[in-house]
Amino acid sequence: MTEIPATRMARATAEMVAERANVSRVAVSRAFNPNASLRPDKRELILRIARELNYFPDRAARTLVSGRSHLIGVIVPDVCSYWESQEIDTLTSALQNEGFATLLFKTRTDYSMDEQLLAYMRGFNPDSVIAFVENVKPQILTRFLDRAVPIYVDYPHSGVASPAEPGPVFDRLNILQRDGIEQAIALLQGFGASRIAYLAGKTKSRASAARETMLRTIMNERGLAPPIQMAGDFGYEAAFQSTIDLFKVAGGADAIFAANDVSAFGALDALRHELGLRVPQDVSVIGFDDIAQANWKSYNLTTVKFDLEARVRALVRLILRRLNEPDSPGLEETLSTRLVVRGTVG
Amino acid sequence: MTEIPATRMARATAEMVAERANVSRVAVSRAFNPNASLRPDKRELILRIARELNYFPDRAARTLVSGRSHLIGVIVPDVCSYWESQEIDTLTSALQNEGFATLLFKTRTDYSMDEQLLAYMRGFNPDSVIAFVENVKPQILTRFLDRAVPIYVDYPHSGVASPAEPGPVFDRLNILQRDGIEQAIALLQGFGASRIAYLAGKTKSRASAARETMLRTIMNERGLAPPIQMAGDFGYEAAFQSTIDLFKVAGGADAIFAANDVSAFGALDALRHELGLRVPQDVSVIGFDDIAQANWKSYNLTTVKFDLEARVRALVRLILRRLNEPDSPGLEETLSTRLVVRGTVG
DNA sequence: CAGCTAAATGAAAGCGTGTGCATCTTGTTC
DNA sequence: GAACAAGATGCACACGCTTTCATTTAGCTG
Repeated sequence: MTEIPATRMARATAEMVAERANVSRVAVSRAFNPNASLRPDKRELILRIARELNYFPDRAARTLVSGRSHLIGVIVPDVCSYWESQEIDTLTSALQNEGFATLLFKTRTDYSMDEQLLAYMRGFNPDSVIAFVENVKPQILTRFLDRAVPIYVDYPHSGVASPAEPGPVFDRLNILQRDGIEQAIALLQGFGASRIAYLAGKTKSRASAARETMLRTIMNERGLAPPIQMAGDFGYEAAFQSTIDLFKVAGGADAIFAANDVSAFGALDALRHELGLRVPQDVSVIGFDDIAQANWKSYNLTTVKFDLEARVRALVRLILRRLNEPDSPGLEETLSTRLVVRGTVG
Repeated sequence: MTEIPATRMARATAEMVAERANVSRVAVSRAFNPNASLRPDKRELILRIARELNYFPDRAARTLVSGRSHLIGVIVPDVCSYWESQEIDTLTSALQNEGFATLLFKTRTDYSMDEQLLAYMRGFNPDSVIAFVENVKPQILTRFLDRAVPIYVDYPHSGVASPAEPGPVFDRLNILQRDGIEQAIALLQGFGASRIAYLAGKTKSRASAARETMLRTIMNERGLAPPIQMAGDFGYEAAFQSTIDLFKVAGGADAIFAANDVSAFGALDALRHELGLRVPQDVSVIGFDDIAQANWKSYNLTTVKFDLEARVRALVRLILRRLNEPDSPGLEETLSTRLVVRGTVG
């Protein structure tokens, strides 16, 4: 629950600190900038008095003159999505450690992003923006975020298109999906599964497409029939219904590979509580992400882990490097995946 | 998944708009302030040109001169907690509609809040702060948030202390827990439950204490024995373990009333998957909050609904009123609860 | 101690906006 | 048409800080 202080703040200024320390206002400014040259004892004195007066440099003024707000905008359709909430959580900690703060905005839940929101957000002067939205139109970006350097999430060797080479500068976050998915298929194959279904995410999701294509490739390499298609949208309800359809209308399957963990939960619940099937005895289920709930006893889900902390670290590294080197060519970070074996395959 | 544009922004200023519209810079400023007097056709022209140039007033400059940042700080120990993530989600939408933005900070997960974080946060000039933290020390508040007007979350008629009357000004959010809890007990009693356990939240949580005291009062009124005590911390794992203890070490119970939904999930999973009991045939379970997952088939939880949207609306109303009337005496909002019947009681 | 370099310092010029005040324009009334 | 009120307009300053730039001081070498 919550305690909530609402407040207006009456703050000390650099002027007051300077007066009390018998130095110039400029010295105070320098005391808070580690790179500025200032006699060490003087700096110490200033910082002590600043602490006494509870002084911190005003970000608004600092932003105005330096052009840096130390705010990172985060645009998200739905804070409650489990994966996204965990990413926001980790990201906020990481940014906080680097002297930044998270500025949160909501967009429509259909994963689109409109001009109005971008204009609104831009008014707050974020130094950088992270959008949990796929398929953003480039013209929207360039219209509102002049000089933007996008980070492109790429899935190498997945069959899903990489960004065109002769284009504007962009940074790149590579996600290697093969390891985790291959381990998953090997496990399923080891238990004799042959009819394997892929429970997709949103139709236009590149992440889901990349997972599916990689899955198809690996299954083909291993002599398995192509995956059975199941519609989904990364959500619980759609997965629940889609699983019922698979078994009542289509011919069922030995295993379901879901585009994310929440989908896998929907499939599990449909199998157990609606279709009366046993998991893993009758059907195996594998998820993707390894969110905290995957470890809850009700689900105890075998899933492809996509290391959240590593991902956030990579993201923050990319953002900070780009802020420091605005003109350098495309930066790059790479992440991998691996299978976490629990109780839904067997 | 994500697409991420990182950016520095080259923006139009009021000066440029003024020049292009053949008006003074002041006129541009007034065009964006609905209360300022400006000829309507002139305003229209300016706004049109502003849109062409993609101009918006710079918040940093505006903040500097007006003292209003339009940022609302939100301090939270754990963004992923389901209830809190839903509240942040709803809150962000509501603030966005009012021209504000959410500035997110993380504190330690032990629900404490330290001076360092407050000082850091204050540097960003939030107009107001919402802390999802209980038991904040008043001296910390007054040290960093001079002129703060806290919002006190009160549980009237619950037996848990209301704020001392002769103190500083504060606003108040009243939460009437009786309705929902009374309906829940009536339902349990109707099914013949007599041994009812209370699965508590964090030890020092006023919310949990208020729920427990209210529960005890109502059970007493209705001639039931006092609730059996179960330790918990609002989390899944603790609830899971505590439920096992209740049945393996202590003498079990007919029903478990949990301090929140996530605890109820832990109890449910322990009952079904670890203890081999049937819910609701052998044991009933009731939660508190009605988060989205409570409606998932695996849980299908009967729970006391605490209307999130109503709560957020009340919160935002309090904050905005307080910002507009800094000197008015204590403001007040009141919320109620009610039972949502699903499948875990019977 | 002279002569040099490097570090330390303060004055002043902004950064982009809102607002009080004085001035000018418009519209209304007799 | 004159007199007045009300509204529209622009100047200049303020907000709190960072950053040149020119100047002073300290540190070092021979």
